[in-house]
Amino acid sequence: MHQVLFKQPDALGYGPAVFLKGKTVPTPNCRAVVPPCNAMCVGLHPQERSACVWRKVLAGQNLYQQGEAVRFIFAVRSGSFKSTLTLSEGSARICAFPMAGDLIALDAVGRSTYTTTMTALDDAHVCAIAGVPRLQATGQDPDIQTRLGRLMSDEMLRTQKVLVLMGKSTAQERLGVFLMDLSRRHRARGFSGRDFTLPMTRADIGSFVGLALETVSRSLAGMQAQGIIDIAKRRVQIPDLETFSKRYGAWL
Amino acid sequence: MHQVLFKQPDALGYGPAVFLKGKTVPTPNCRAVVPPCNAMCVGLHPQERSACVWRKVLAGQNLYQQGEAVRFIFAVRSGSFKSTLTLSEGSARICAFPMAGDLIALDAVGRSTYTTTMTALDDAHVCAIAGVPRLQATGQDPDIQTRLGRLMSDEMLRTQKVLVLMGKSTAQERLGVFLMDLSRRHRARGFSGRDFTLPMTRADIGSFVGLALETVSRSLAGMQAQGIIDIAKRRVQIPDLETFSKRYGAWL
DNA sequence: CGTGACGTTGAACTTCATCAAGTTGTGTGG
DNA sequence: CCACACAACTTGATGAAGTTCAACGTCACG
Repeated sequence: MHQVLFKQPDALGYGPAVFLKGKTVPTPNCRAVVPPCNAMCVGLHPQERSACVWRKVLAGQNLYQQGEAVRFIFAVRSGSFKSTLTLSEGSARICAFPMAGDLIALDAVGRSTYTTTMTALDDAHVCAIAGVPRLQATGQDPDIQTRLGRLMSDEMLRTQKVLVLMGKSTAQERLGVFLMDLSRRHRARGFSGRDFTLPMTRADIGSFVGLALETVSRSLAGMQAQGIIDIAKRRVQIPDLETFSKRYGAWL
Repeated sequence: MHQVLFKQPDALGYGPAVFLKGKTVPTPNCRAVVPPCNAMCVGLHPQERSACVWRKVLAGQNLYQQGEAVRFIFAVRSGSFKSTLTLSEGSARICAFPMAGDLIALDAVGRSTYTTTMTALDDAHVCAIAGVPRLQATGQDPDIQTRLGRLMSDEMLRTQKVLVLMGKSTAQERLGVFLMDLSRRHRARGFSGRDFTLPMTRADIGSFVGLALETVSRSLAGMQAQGIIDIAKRRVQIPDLETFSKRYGAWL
């Protein structure tokens, strides 16, 4: 028996796809339009939609791996991911946590192999877009290239901001900004910005913000004690989003 | 009286431009071809060369500022720069040290304002390229777009690697990798990889690798004491580049 | 020769990483 | 349904690494 788990909000710009337990039923007129959430807006044209392929990724599975040949760029339709960069030296680090509405593998544009490994944190659905990796899916439309350039530029800026954050700021500040970012992205997607669930482990968070997992745990507990947030396991609540935003929003 | 200061090595792919003291004399058949140094290779076509404008930037001057309207992308022909990102929150950080042969303002593609401030560390010469910021300077050539995508991708990867470096590694390791990077880039440009001069201050280095300037000073002194490098003020020498490369090269 | 920017060095302090032990929660197999 | 194993999370104690503040040295330039 199929139980309706949730319905993608229209705010996302997705078609009215309904996700069922254990089975996915994409609606017939599935538009491959990624919404303007988080500045993500590709807007593929009719003739390009055919290049899109649905794909399901189970939690823990890799959508693609570092070094693998680039064939697609992906739009996340549900679930969330982590992208890990591993250096030949051995150390690794999580560079991003893409979620529904984000375009991923943007750093593979113009490249023959993926530079990071993309792992699903939840069971997820993606839309694979062929052709774009070499900027050839454009037809005669120069507009999409402008937008793709903008998207890549956004991604560069995002990474650079993380870099600034890493430089000077305490553990608690880093986590505050991290949560602020998640909150904003949730809200941009039509969900609550003051009550959400973390899809990743403390270790993942630590890798992303550059802290040991114990420090993540302690700092979150500290913010809890100060009444700034309310956290239990992976459920996060922000009582006073106004103040929270004033304190950590300026970093983004 | 004009004294020839230096001649750009042909390895750079530049035309035989000769730089004179106080006055610049670009050769007539100035090709706007940025060499494949540091994976930088735009290779503008004849009809696009006309879009290039020479420009001189004195040490300490800003080529462009964060928030300013985007009009050009630039190719560095001589000198070196630092790009600084300042957050509305107040803290700033140096995100890159472009040098001759590098393409800069790549993160402005598809964007209306520059996201960083680009300051000259030396007296420098750049070549301003119009049109590219919106990917319109392409004519019918899709190839340049592929390469531009690749260049942006390279830039993203570079920043991400810095991110990994920041996460886990000691002060000395960070500085080692930083010097290794500079060494490689110098060598790729036809200069010595074991003897070069830093164009930036200790504070700049610290901002880039995420350390206090005193720590930079101390750590460099430490490497000096260990015989790994030989540093006096801004002159750096690496006696055993082989070992040095084995130790720090894997990060890049 | 003074002034200012850059660089070095020292000492006290702070923060976070690390190691270690314990807790909670979930899924698996008997 | 219970017991076990495993993963994620928490909490405490300790130490190392880097920041900060401060003083001093050095070099270039007017």
